[in-house]
Amino acid sequence: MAKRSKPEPSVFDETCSARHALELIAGKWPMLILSALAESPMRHGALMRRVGGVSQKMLTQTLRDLERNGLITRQDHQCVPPHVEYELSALGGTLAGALIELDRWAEHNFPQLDAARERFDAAQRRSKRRP
Amino acid sequence: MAKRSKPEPSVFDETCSARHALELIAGKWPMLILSALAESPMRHGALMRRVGGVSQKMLTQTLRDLERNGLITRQDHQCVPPHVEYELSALGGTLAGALIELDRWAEHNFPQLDAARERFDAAQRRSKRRP
DNA sequence: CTGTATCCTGTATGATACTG
DNA sequence: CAGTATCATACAGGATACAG
Repeated sequence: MAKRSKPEPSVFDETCSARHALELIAGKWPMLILSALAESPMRHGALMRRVGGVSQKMLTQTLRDLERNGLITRQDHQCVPPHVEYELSALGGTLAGALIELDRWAEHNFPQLDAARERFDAAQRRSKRRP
Repeated sequence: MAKRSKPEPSVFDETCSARHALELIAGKWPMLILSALAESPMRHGALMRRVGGVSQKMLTQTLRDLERNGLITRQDHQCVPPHVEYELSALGGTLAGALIELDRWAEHNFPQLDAARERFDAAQRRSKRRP
């Protein structure tokens, strides 16, 4: 045998696909879009309104990537005007829980982050003035 | 009063600091570094070894940013050779739980992601050959 | 050992206009 | 409404050399 130890899939191993999985949601929009779809299936336009600041391009691009990886499904009703609905897949649903927890953490703790940042920057300025 | 409705901090609001909080950990390295420190406090070198593929530059840079936002603390023992230890702050500790859940999700589900990606790409190729 | 300073490249992201 | 195409830019990320 070439390798002895068990593969032990780990996100800390850069050659492991688990790392890719994490990088899939490491961008600026995937977490938000998945969280939005966790509330309810939505159309392109509705997502645009729900996720503040996302451009049409990034929304489409991110949705494609999530669909490609099986986290969401795309229902094209093939009518005119177009009606396309996105929703979490079963696999995506298993992710949503952890993601929503992150959202809640952010919404609950951002004041502490802001305060810490301010303290840090103030300390920086002090030491820069007296080098 | 200018505004009527409650502020309702939400990650979906691009003007809310909660969004910044989320973007703090949206990069390629913050989640991994925080997860590593959740296992145990570590020195710069140990982190380099633990987090596969991280460069010295990105490690230092990310550690600074996490320290700035109060998620980790930096203990410089002021000796030579240098000995600097990083560890999760109380605030960082509250994040670690959600992060580790994400890691576990990635390590558990990446095969399904890989499979979905392969299916999607195969379907793409089929429709490209017959447009 | 820990960290800084450059230089350099690709990707992510964004603004805008156009199509079915 | 949903999506594509194009152009432009900022920034993340990596390689390397050097410093305290």
